[in-house]
Amino acid sequence: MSSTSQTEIPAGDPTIAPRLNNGSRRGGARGGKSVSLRDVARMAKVSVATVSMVLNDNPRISRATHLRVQRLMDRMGYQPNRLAQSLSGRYTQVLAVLLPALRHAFADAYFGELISGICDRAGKLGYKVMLEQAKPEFIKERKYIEIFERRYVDGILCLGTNDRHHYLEDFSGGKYPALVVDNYFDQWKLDHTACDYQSGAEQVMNYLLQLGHRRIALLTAASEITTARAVRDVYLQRLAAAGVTADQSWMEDGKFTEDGGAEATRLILQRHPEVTAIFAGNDKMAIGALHLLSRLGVEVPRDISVVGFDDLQHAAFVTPSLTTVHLPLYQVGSLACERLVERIRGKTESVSEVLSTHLVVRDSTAMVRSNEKLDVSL
Amino acid sequence: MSSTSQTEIPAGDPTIAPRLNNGSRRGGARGGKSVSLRDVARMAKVSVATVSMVLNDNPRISRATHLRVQRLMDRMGYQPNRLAQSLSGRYTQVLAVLLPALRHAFADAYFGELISGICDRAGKLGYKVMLEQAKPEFIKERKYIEIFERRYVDGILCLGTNDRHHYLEDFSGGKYPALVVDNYFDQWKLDHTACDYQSGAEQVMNYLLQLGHRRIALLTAASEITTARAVRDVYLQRLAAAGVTADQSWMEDGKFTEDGGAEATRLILQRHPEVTAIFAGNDKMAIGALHLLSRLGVEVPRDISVVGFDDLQHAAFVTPSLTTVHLPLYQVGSLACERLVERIRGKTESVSEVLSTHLVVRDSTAMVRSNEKLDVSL
DNA sequence: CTGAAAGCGCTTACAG
DNA sequence: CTGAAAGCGCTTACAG
Repeated sequence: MSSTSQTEIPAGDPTIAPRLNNGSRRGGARGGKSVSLRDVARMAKVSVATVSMVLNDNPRISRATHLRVQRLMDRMGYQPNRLAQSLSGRYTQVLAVLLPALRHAFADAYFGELISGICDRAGKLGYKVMLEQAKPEFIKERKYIEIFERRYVDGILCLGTNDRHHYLEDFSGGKYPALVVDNYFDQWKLDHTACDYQSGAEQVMNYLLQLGHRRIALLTAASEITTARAVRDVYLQRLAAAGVTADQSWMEDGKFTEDGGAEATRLILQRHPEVTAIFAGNDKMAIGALHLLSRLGVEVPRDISVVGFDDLQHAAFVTPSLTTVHLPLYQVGSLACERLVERIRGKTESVSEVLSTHLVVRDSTAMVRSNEKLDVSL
Repeated sequence: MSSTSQTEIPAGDPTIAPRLNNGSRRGGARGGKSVSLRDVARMAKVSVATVSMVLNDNPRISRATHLRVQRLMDRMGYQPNRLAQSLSGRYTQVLAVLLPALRHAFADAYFGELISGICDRAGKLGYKVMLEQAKPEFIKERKYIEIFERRYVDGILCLGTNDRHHYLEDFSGGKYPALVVDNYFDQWKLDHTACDYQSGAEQVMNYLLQLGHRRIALLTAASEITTARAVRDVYLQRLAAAGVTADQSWMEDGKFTEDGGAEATRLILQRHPEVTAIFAGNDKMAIGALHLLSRLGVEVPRDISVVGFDDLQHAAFVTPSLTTVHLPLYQVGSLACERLVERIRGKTESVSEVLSTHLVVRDSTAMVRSNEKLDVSL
């Protein structure tokens, strides 16, 4: 029924009593009384029920009628009013994407890639995407439920979640279709799709150990994020397996930001000038580390190797270009959208999908070189 | 009426005939027949009209009734169904944000900052934000009109536009509220809010000329963008005023990407190894240039100065950190949202607002040093 | 295979 | 100041 032919057809048949209250205060574009189901029905000399069923490809309508009405709808440029459709029907055909309340959440390439995948898939599935931010008020006033109750959306995709987001528990009942994107929770039963952080971390550690590094620092982020814990666990295990015991002093919270990464690097260098490699839990922290090291005159990768995690567009263009773990964020977003829509449409199996990651070796890593401590003033 | 008290109140009064067809196939959360206006009216022993008017703060309702009904709505946890509200009313309270169909549009910090400003302001004004991408199909099938006709949105904010986007002309009539964000058009009468690109470019050129640079290259982007043309015009004028005539060979299209910026830089260096400064039309191209120069062993800023445009979060963390023009993108987005909503609510003055920009000097620029041509093999 | 009617949950003239 | 009623534009039992 959607057609590009925009042939203008007079909407009303003057021999029929005009509708009351036409177009003055209500509906759509100002003054432009648009074609309604009823108009089509009148023209086609069938009931509105029939037109509705044609619209919805109901097989009960004969091929002949279907075709005739279909054609008329196209000719008249009929566009179903989706408010009426949703009010009568079950679905809004809209999904919410919930972003964390970070200052630069929208400008963050990590979220951007996820959203990109979500939007593309949503479009293909006939869904619109609505943006929400998890501001304190949004959580406290339970607006994440309100958007369902007030019929804004059929489902919600939660990005940038962590263990302190207790409101997520409200979604575990399945009453309001929701899906956690690129994270997962053991404490709550929630659908999710995520990148394989564990395997990514293993690849990084294997690689660094192979290059001879043993004094490896970890820029992690708040341990209230399951995926971040997974990375830390692998880091500790692999070091232990290599006969190295790294205590807390080798790790620092870099808050997932450039500044945080730089600051964390500074703290670690103070404690451990003998560090030869830095493993950052995301690219932004790694870039912050690179930036600080460059200011300190520490040469990467000659003096210290740096590895990131995400493989954002940007990682290839810093100097030196960043060795990092590629995360299939676009795909995770796309899959999340797909699974959420299935859930909305009634599928009941819980979803827990993990997409594989791989290491991208660039110029910020090299064989361990010296055993001498760095001589930098911090 | 929105309240955090979630006291559960039995929805139906069993002494009153139950509504037909309750909750089975329709409306909101599965099975959870939610409280409707009618339920509130019944409980309050007033008409639905009265409850509706209380909801909309209609002054015709007495203070006493207003308070009583208000309190009841809170107690019953009433949430108006916004599909019904919009179907009966004039507005959807939703805005569309239209992004260009670039692969990484969502992951782009430039758009992200704009969207951030838009979303924050929209939330404050009681609007939801819906994401759309200007894919070929979206334009060809006039879906940018469909979202109005089908009552998805009340207005649209267009980002990343250019002169070839002829569909924008459809918005010049004012029938469908629209606003161009961070660009403007002389050929079409369109509302817009934008950064002051001209002043930004002037500041860059003044600064570079002051540093003694005369052989300045410009990484521009497609000249089909008004703001990009403004930058180019300033570049040419200022050079001319300094007695330098720069022909086309000093400019190159860097497509607003890192790769494009790197490639454009390469081409210009081939033609003009004597270049001492590169002025890039956005930060991404500047970063691409930095990356290439570093690979070529050209030292920035000693050998060549590089200036960007945008001041994305990221610009401070490349090495060397980027001198660039700060664009108030968050504010431009926020203002755009505000103005669009005014227009939706009936304001008719055309809007054309420009927010000022300023140069941020970092480490990628320095006094011109030598007159010797660079000796690099390209 | 098709139609007449009720319903979705609101808003707003129109009466009183 | 308040209520009864029509209407927004659809969908879906229920009849035939």
